[in-house]
Amino acid sequence: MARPRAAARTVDHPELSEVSLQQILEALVDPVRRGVVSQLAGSGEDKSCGTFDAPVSASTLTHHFNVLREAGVIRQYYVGTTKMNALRADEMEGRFPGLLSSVLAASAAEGEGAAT
Amino acid sequence: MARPRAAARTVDHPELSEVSLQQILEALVDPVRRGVVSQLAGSGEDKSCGTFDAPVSASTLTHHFNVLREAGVIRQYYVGTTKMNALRADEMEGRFPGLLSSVLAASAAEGEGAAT
DNA sequence: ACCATCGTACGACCGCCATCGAACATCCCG
DNA sequence: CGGGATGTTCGATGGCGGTCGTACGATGGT
Repeated sequence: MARPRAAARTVDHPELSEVSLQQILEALVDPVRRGVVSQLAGSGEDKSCGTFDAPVSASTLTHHFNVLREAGVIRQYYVGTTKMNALRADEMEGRFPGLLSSVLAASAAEGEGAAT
Repeated sequence: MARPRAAARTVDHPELSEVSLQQILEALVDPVRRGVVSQLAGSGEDKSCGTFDAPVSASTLTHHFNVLREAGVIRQYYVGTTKMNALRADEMEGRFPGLLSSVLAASAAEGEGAAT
């Protein structure tokens, strides 16, 4: 029957031009979220929600992903039942040059969870 | 009698090596504080507490200065009855390269209060 | 068809932080 | 020695955000 299927669950993302510095800083100020971003940057690949190392419950982690997505820091998309996360590094760089990269470098320099 | 006088009121500051990224981000995430830092960077000179443009009461502003000082972002010293504020930009740059400057650039790009 | 997996939605809770006003301290200037 | 200016301290308050558990929804495999 090849049902249209609504193209699986979709997620929408803000244009980077629409997010404020305030939003981005608020997103990056939380240690858990910064850990997520570090792990994402460190792995170099998209990661599913379940593969992150974080000291919080799953529902809390969902909340953090939402904040990061709404701040334009990550992009999310479904692959079957799992949800993938990608860093919008290039776009961030275009919007606020050096911001994300310096925070990531600082995180790494302090040895925040960027492992594997 | 030339009393020792405790060398006027003194203020102590953390070594930049002792402040965490978390502290600095928390300091910079508040719009009022970011406004202060922007104005300080924009003026190019040290400014006394009273010369800042901020939408809060004086006592609240004192609080913000304390947070900035304890995060190592500014250095404060008394000159008579006024308290001066200086940006510790070079030291910040040494501790977390690019961080402060990218935030300042981002602020300026958004047109946050960097006037005069 | 069923079940296990993966993530979400919802409501509740709690602690922290920005904020304020009022009283106080310190200093300079006549 | 006042008096005015500049900040600070203190306690109270209010709101927002991070956290959790539980119940639910969607998907893919067997």
